Amino acid sequence: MATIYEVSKLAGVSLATVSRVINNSGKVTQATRAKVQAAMQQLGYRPNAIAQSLASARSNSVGVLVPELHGPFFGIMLSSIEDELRAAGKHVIISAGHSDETREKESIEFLASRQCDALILHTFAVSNEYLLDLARGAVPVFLIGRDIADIAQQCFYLDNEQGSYLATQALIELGHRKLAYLAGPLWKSDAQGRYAGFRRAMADAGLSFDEQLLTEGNYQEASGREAMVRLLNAGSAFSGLVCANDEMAVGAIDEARQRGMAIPSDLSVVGFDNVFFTRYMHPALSTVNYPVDVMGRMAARSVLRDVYGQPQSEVQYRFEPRLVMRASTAAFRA
Amino acid sequence: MATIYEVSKLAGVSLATVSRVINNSGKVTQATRAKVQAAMQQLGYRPNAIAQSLASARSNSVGVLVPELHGPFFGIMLSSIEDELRAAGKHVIISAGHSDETREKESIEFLASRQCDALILHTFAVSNEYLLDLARGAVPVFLIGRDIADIAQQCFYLDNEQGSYLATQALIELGHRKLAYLAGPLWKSDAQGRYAGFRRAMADAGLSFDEQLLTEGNYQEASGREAMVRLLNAGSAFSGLVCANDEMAVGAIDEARQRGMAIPSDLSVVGFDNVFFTRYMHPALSTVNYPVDVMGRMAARSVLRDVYGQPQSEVQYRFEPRLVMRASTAAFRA
DNA sequence: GTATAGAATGTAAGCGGTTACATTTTTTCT
DNA sequence: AGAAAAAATGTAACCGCTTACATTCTATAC
Repeated sequence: MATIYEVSKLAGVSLATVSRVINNSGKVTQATRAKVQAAMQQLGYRPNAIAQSLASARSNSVGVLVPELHGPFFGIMLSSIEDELRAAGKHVIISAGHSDETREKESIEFLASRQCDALILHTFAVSNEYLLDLARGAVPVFLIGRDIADIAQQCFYLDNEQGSYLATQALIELGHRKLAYLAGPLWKSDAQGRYAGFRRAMADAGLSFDEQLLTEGNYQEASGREAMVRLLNAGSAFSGLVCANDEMAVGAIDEARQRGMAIPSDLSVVGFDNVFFTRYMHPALSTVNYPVDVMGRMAARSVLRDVYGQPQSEVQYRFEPRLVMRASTAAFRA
Repeated sequence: MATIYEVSKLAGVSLATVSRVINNSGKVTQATRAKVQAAMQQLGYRPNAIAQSLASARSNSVGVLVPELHGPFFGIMLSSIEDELRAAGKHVIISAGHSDETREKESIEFLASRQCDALILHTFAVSNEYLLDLARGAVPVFLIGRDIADIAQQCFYLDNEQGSYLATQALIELGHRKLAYLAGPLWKSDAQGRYAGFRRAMADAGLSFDEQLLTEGNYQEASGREAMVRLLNAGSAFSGLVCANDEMAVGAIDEARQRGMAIPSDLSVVGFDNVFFTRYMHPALSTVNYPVDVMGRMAARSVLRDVYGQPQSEVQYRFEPRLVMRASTAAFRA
């Protein structure tokens, strides 16, 4: 591969001048610019991004950490991030954290040592304190799905509480009185928020909640199945189930069906996330929309604006959930 | 961030020695190694990957191109590639080609200028000739979902023809005689292969195929819906439908239902790819498994072996499809 | 004890760019 | 026309590391 040196020789100018035309910086007459461009053309020259990074202390790459690369959720986020960043000539380096504290930290270290100009993280297991520490470091950090007050301008998150509130309220409005709640891992703040929204909706409607009908899963399908078994064995009747995410809802529905229940006539179910396959389900799942694509896009724009100094249209930090009613919910009938 | 220079000063050794302990290369006494490690520890030193790359002409990053980052298919591939590569300390740089020739080429250029040590490409629109040209270049290229004879050791692909053959055969064995085929874009070799498998199965069974019942889509759900409309309007009866992928099958099924047909009693449908949500569908879709995760893993291993010289267990290039029969297919009844 | 091979360590030249500063050329103004 | 200011270009140091080669040290053999 040709280097800048060969280009400068062929064009009969100095290294600095070539660099100037490459970066479109400084002053260069039209004539010499043309000479240089011709030389670059002729040699098929492409700047070596690595060398540029080393010299300029800018890698033009941003590291993105997601819990998982497969699955219905994070690909969408990744997609909008890549889209936005790629259009600005920036690279995306990915890493998966696998929802494990050690692996998440490792991945972050990994990305940082790669001299990423910024990090966009959707972490799962790592603590707020760790992230704050990280944010105090040299590399700018942007967080998706977290809300840490001290770094509000770097956090993009959904109002989880409100989302569950809406979902629960919808079930109540359909006439359901005895509701069960299938929570996410309750040590996680989003799972807590979602549960809190459920409780608030119940309270606002003047309904009491039978704690027997609270059960916890790990956001995966299988745990939804197991949760349904526990709920059914608990001995308390319920006509509505609010789930902390769609995957668990799928598992729960499947288990309920196996036990001979019909959805939604015997049981109304709402999910959370509006993962794309919910509309392929039968019945299509009622759920709460989580605009992860927009959130990714906003995070990317923040990077472009705050790190690369590119002007951007307004950036949104806080997102409102939206209820999507489909066929897995129906009016209560005794 | 501390540099190798500061480490060498603190440890009282030369740059070269520090480099040696970092890379575990050359000879270093246990004593000096310990001194250096202590110094690195004390300074919180982390090697600058960019500088390493520039000096060693190894970026330790591999570029991966997928058609789309979202959707049910490529995340899985990406996931296994990242997994494998990450374990070996290599970075994954991603780019989406959006199934458009220009964008695919741009993305490839983009990755190449980043000095990727290797490229793993799942292209859609670019020609075999272009890829061959690319493969002749400096950066090693590995192809997923393509089979180009001249570079067989860099191609990982599924026997599409055989997959369709199996799917079609299954329908025939269930007693169906009048079959429709919903093809992918027929200018693409995989779509051709799948169609060919269908035809071969029909021929082998001594069945004639009514060309009226061939229709083409673009692998997306909406096109499946439209295709079903055309098929139904064609006026030729059929009791089985073989689809070139799952997404189109979803659309087709949905349209058929809207027209009052029941699946599978009125129409048996088989998909292709075994995308993960097919089992959430109702009825769960019968399909052909496409082991894209394993293929990604194999491509990653090839990179590790051929580019980074790491010994690897056997690598597989050609993959056999496997039929997955679920509930969208049933025995024919007149 | 000395010569000598082999092991450990050090020296310094890049890798391919960027950029502060110096120098030369061109333009402007009196 | 000549001086001063502005614009264009060039020079060279530096980014943080690797690595070929040179040098020094250590252990072995006689």
